[in-house]
Amino acid sequence: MYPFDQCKKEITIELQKVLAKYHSNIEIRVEIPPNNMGDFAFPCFSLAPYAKKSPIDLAKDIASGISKNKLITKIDAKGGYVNFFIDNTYLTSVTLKSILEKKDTYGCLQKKKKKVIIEHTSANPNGPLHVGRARNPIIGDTLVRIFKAAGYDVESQFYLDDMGKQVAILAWGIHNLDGKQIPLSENKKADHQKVGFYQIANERMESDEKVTEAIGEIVKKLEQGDHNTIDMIHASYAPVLDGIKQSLSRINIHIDTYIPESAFINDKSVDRVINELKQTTYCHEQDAAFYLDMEPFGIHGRSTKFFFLRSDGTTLYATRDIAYHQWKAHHADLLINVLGEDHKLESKQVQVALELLHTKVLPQIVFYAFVSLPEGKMSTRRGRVVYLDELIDECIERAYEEVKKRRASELTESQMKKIAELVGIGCLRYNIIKIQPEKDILFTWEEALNFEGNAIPFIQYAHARACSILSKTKVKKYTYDSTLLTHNSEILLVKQLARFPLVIDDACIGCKPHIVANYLYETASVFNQFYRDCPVLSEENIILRSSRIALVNATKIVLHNALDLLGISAPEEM
RNA sequence: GGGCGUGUGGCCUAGCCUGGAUAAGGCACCGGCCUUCUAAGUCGGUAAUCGCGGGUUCGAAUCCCGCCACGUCCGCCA
Repeated sequence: MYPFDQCKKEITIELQKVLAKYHSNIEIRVEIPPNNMGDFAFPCFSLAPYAKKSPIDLAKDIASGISKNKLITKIDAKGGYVNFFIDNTYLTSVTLKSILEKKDTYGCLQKKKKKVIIEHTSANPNGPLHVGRARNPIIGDTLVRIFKAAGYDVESQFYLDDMGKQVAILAWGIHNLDGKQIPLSENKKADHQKVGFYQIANERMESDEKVTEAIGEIVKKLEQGDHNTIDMIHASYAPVLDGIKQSLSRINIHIDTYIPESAFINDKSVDRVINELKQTTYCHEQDAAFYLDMEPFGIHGRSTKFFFLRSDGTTLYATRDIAYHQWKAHHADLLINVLGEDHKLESKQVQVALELLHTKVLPQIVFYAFVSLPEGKMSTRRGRVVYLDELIDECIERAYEEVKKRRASELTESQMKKIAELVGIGCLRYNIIKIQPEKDILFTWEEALNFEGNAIPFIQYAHARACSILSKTKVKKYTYDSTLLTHNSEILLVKQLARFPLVIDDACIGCKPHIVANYLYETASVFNQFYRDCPVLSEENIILRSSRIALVNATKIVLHNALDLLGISAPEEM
């Protein structure tokens, strides 16, 4: 158990003893008060009626009923709150011990012995990832890291559309369009080279019904299992998918498993889904096509029909998605999907179908709002996009300029290039993850390349400062005397470091990756205050000096671990 | 028309789930701090009817209802 949990538990036990006489069944919830009012607080407002006292008097009563011990040094009643002060020496001692012992695993929670599948990205392999879609892998990958730290066995999955209309359009374009008609991309990666075929094929489809038919024919053959068509489609999208993987890899994202939609056609599980859905009382037929009526499930609007089988007998994306989710439910205890907000209805339809089919595990969905451009929503089809590769390059370029401006005389070219890479990638991931998913983002280059204030260089710089101090000491083993770390900046820093495990728990429970970003920023900020107030290397008291070194090392560990949760590197110098 | 989400100083964001003690940061702007561990830092200042209107409550940015604005969806697309 981590120090903060221990304190909280201890206080709750003490409170339980004192509160027993009021016979209320109110849950004892201890909260963290605003600055300088203690470390934990118990609000007396909801208990006051049971005690037949004013909250202010009740707080005084409770405060006088609890005795101090080695952990609680002061109990204060103030305005209806009982405020608890934790012994700083004790907290410092146990916190530093915990961090220095656990190192890379500090913050990680107890193993849960539960498997979670996190599905994210799942982009159609018809072109490069763009910045709108980039929110998906970044949120997804950060959740993967958070859930791992929270003690889950995690597998990340990319649901690969190798059956639908989108890949069929791409394949048709590649086989029927003259390469000379395709606008050239400067980027040599296959995804950038092929996307033009997709775009032009889309235009042709809109103006020419024969093209629409040809593409429909491809989709139908795919579903019938025609080997030539399957091979042709695979050959068309495989290089594009490869390009997508390369882009992901540049921003430290690796996806464990790619699950093709076709798998659920081939193993007939989609057929089973169709048969079972047909048996439900909500199923209706219309011109040989089948749908579920969604009206009874609270879905209203212009159409409440959820079609799962076309009149030509082929399935739809959502139908295959149901089969996929049933399969996932068999392989995990917890399912999480990261989806764009445009998938809300489809996701609800799938959810209803899964319930009708008595699926054991239903997915928990993290929806994110779109990243749009000042001129409107990003669209691959219309070519109105900022590609992820483009943004990665710009971020690194910008970071390089900044390093050069500051360190050109001290560092070699390759050192500067290396730092620019770490800062640039971090900048990209941080600027996206620091905003809660449901908030929409208007993409501007100025914001995306933000290096000031609440941005990654601030945090990485704090880490580099810590490393710089440590590199100038010859300490092998970190010894400390926690009674000497009494400066307010030292105490605030220790408390901040002690909070880290709670942050992981919160971020995991709420699927809220942005709170890790907030925590990192605060931690870097508190460390900078310590850096200002408490000189380390020039401290003459040898024991205080080594205690501060231990604190710096602990901070370095926490910053590193928290950055790692966001998939961002912690440079040792910058 | 209906569903879902968002609305917090000039701009961007946290807090909302689980109501509580002076609404917290960043950018921009103004004024300080480098003979001391990298100033990508730090200290101070100006700046908010928490979209609008009701309600619940001792107490509402937070919960409930209505309205407005923006986003998104309501395809035998994915």
